[in-house]
Amino acid sequence: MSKQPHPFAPEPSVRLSPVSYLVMGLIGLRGPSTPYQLKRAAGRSVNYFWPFPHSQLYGEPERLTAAGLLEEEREEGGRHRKVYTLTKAGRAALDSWLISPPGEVFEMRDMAVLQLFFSEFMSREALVALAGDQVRLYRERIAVLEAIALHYSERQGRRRMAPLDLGLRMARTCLDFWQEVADDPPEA
Amino acid sequence: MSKQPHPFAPEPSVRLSPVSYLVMGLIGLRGPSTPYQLKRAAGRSVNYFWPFPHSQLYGEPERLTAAGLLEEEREEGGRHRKVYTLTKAGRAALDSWLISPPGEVFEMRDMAVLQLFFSEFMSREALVALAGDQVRLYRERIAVLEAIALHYSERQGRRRMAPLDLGLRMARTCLDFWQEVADDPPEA
DNA sequence: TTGACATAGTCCGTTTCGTACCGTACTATA
DNA sequence: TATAGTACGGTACGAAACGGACTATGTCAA
Repeated sequence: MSKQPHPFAPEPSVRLSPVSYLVMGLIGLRGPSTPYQLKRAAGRSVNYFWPFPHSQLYGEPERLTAAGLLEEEREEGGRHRKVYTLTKAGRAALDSWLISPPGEVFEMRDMAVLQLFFSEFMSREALVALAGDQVRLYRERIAVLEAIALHYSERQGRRRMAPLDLGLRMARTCLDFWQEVADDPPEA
Repeated sequence: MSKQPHPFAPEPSVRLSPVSYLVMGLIGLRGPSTPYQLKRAAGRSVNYFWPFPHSQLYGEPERLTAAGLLEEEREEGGRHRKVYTLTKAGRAALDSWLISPPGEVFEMRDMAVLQLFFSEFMSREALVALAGDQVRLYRERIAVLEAIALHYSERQGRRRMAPLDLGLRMARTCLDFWQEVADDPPEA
């Protein structure tokens, strides 16, 4: 078996990360967009199940442009904004990613749960306080998510709303959990 | 207000990351441990709500030792294993972290949900396939978590088991969600 | 005309990731 | 008692991601 890349291989294979697809996907949904627009759009949606620093929304589209997956257009005027559009190749990459297996189950990171895990070294009161804080935070988050859901539910298709729904369910699961901890703190 | 650090400030303040506390906490729970033991212990517990590459379990304890929070002891023999123990200072750092607010609510990252969000560009069949895969994966994970829970439930205190319980609930929430998607795939 | 504020984008040092790789010990088999 | 296979234990290092401070631009209003 030859290990040489095929001489007519389609793409010089830039490494496409989840954020790459996220960017292409967002542009696919919204049409031509500037990084800042992407940032705002992500903040209300995709950031809830794929967080990342906004600075990536400036670098990543450049890489994708270099790879021929996006097209860049400079805007006139003082603001040197750049508008990115999905190319044929970009759309194709997106489509083929979409039908590829996503792999592992979700990852979560939660400081509060970390503390709970080590809570043997914590007084009962401290534990209750921790749980109480979490209950408050989850109530807030749930309110935010519900507001978003309400605001977008007519405008958006059911598919795009589904992740939000999952986010809500997750948050409610956590809320219930911490509520129980607060009400009946487990002994060490 | 002076911005100078207090001349007798207790620690030269190494930056303590979540993984730092995780390491100290694990050593606190298990007693003196080698990085490899930590790795194995983490794999069955704390990795479910705070994933990280195992290579950090070799570097991090060194940093913490330099900061006086751990103590390092070389083992005899061919294997140059190092056993780490919590110092007084380490225990104090751990305790004070435990009673400090954990901050933001949990973060999750999920490729499958990302794909779902962009599933407008996906056929109904592809969506059903995706959901079916997820259902399978979550069933597996739930089985694993249940096995762990069963295996450790007598040996461990209720507090240490609680995060596992949350993990299970989360997984069940996801399972239900994807099950519904599979059974009744939303239209775009 | 200035100054307060929201908008938009950049930069860059630090952490974290991820994984390929390298020794060491143990076991089974002949 | 060679040897080969495999699990164990650890290291190294380039590539990404992070994240926050900083710059600059537009806008409205006093």
